[in-house]
Amino acid sequence: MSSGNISRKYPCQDCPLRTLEVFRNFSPEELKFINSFKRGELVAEAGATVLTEGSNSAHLYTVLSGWGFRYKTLEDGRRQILNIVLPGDFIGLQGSVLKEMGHSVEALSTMLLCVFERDRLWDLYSNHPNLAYDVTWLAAREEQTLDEHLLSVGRRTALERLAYLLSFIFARAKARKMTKGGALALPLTQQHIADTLGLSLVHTNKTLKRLSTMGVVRWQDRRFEIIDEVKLAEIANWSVPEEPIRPYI
Amino acid sequence: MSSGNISRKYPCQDCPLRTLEVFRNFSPEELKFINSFKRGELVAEAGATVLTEGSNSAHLYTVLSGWGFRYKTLEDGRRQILNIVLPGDFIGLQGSVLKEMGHSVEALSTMLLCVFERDRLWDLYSNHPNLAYDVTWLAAREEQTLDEHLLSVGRRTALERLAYLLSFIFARAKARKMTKGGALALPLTQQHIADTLGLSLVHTNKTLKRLSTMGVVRWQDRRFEIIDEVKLAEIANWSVPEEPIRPYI
DNA sequence: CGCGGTTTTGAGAATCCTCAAAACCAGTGG
DNA sequence: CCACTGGTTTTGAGGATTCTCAAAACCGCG
Repeated sequence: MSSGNISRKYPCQDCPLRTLEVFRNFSPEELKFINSFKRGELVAEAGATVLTEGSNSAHLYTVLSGWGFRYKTLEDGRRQILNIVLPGDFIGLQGSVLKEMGHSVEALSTMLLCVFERDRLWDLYSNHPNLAYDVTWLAAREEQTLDEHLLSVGRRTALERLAYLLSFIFARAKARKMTKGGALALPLTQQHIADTLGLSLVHTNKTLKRLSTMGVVRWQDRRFEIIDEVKLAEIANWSVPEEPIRPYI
Repeated sequence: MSSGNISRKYPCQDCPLRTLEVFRNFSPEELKFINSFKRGELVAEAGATVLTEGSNSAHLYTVLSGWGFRYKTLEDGRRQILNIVLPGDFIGLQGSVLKEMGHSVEALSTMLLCVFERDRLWDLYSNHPNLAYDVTWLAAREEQTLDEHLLSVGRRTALERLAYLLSFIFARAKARKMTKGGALALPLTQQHIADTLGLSLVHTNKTLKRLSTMGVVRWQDRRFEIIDEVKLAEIANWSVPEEPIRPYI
């Protein structure tokens, strides 16, 4: 919210994201409610802070386009990236349901966000149980993802962790049609990768290099390419799961 | 479910846990519904597996008493403990809402669990929006806790991590009146601690020893005592938050 | 051309790990 | 009552991974 402005809306019924098969089909009534729930759109430039840890945001957001990340920091600045935020993700729930946000969210590229009023969440729960269920679905799914990340950071080696992360990000991006073959334009720096993996920048770089020389991935400028998808998952000790059909609010 | 049997119920209205102030007061109607939602009680002995990763459990549970833990493992056996399960916790939501459980749950001590039918969750969502909201609250809270753990495992040193974990567990136990002064009977082995922190057993032991000689905690048999609560939180780089009032389903 | 941010490389140091064995401890059976 | 057993804790020691520090190379952009 440190930058960006709210533009006028765009009917949810025509939302371009809805054509993706990752997102479940919503009924006209559901769409109508969501459209009324939506207050407007917001553009966040790369680097902008969308949500702040400790704050009590009055809004909830759905990502229409662009990349972001959720993170927490220690007082001395050490940062841990908790998850990557992609189109379709619903963010800010913690701030609405609990007292305050436990994490921050920053844009990695220009992000287009749908803005919802926190106060109307209760309306959603009382009158649209199916959507309420969807919100819970999203929360449970995020939890599952975090579980996986925690396993990774806690128990996988640097190489395994990196392979897992790349595999994970690629699968998510692919389901959103953001990839071209094995290639993906990643707006992440190696510092971001390091902060996601719980590693230092230097070691992350060396590990990435190692994956390159192994002929599994390629990384130039900000493009990243998977050469051997199978081997990548193998190194990660991870079986890439189907991206489940998700609700998109 | 590998052990344990289902006993006959016990009205939720008289649930002894409800007297704790950590749990928000429920209205008679809410209690009535929960009571009808409840199918019975289950006893899980220490070491029993309550929920299994990859399974599609037909049940949800609320912990009445005892300790447990959620965890995931890699194929080669490396284990990461994701969180400690304490009375009042609601487990198995992932299995109900998503296709399948992403983690397992094991009992650390004899656990008494309330069993709920997964199929009736939808009933809860359609007719009891306040309870549906509570379920979401619990999911969001668990997510917040995981965020904190991930920060810890990814960015804190061994000493900081341990201090954080002990502080965290103590605070949760305290809110449930399971502590006596600074003392707490912990059914965890150092191996469990290690698997929670993402450290080796040996290093965990040495770090624990270090905290002892620093005069911050004491650890004998399975009892654990906090001597200097302030210093512990300080080492952890963590400000012990108030345990929020939570719903208890 | 110069600048700021990012990536890359080198090198020594610290944390944390594995291996191995001893000490301890509660429970079990002789 | 004591030896035995299995699980847990403790200690020692060498080794690997990962870290920090430092600097160079690179790269897009004004």
